[in-house]
Amino acid sequence: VMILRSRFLDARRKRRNFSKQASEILNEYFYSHLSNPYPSEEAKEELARKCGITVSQVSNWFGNKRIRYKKNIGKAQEEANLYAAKKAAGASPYSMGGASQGTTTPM
Amino acid sequence: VINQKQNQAVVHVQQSHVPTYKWMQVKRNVPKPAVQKLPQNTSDCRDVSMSSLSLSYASSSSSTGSLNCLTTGNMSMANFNNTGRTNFTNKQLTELEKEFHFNKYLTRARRIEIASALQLNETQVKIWFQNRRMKQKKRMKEGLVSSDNSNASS
DNA sequence: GAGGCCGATCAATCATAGTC
DNA sequence: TGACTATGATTGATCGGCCT
Repeated sequence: VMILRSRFLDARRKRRNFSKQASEILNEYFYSHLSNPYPSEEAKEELARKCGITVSQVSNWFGNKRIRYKKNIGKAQEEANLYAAKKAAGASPYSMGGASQGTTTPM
Repeated sequence: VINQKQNQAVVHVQQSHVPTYKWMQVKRNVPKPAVQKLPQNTSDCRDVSMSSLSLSYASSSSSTGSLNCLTTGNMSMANFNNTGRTNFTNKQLTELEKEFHFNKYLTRARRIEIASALQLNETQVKIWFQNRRMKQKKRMKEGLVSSDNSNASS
C-alpha cells in the first residue's frame, strides 16, 4: 500500500542483462572461489575487462550473487555442482587468467 | 583485498558435496524489528516533488536556525519497514542533498541541527553523509559526474 | 578510549528484462 | 497481454581498520 516506492522514479535504473558470456565468466569465478568469493580489486578489474562491464557492476554482481546464494543454498548448490563439473571437464571457454590458487579447496 | 573474514574455514558439509563456508553464514546485526507502523496519513512521503522547503543555507557550515520548517503536522519522521531499515522521506532526502551540496562534511553542531530539523538520529545523518560521499566518489570514478553534482536525471 | 571516516559488504527493495 | 521469475542497481546500515 503505502510502500512509499517511486524511488525518484529512477530513470537511472535502466539495466540490461549482462551477456551470456559475461555471466559465464562471473559464475566461473564465483564457483571456483566458492570458499571465499570476494575478488580483490585487481581481480574485479580483470573480470570487468573480460566481461565488458564496469568494476562497480562486478561488485554489484558479486554482492547479489553472494546474498542470493545464501538465500537459496539448495538451488544455488545445483549450480555450484554444475560449475564444478564443468571445471572438472577441463574445458573452460572463458579462462580467468591471473590468480588461480586453491580454488574451492573444500577442506 | 583485506582479509575481511578470512573465511576458508569450512563449517560443516551438507548432504550435497558443496560445503558450507563461513561467508555463507555471515549475519549482519540488522537494526531492530522496528515495529513502528505509521498511520496512513504519512501517505507517500517519498513522492513529494521536492517543493517548497524554504531553507536558508548559508553556503558554509553554521547557519543557525535555518531548517526548522520540516516538522509540518502529518509527515514528521522517517518510516520504518519490518526490517528496521529507515525509509527516508523525500523531504528528508531533499534537505540532506541540499546540505551536501554546500558541505560535504558536517560539523557536530551542524549535524545536530540537521538531525533535529529532519527528525533523524545524529547517526543517521552522519551515515547518510558518509554514504553520500562514497556515492559521489563512485560516480566520479565512473565519469558520471564532474566534481560537484550527481543528478543524472533528465 | 571515543568518535569519525573510508572501503567493502550486507540485506532488503526497486524496476526492468525475460519467460511462459 | 499479463503473471511470474531472474537479475542489475540503489541505499540505509554494519563491520573492520585506521587516524586524530
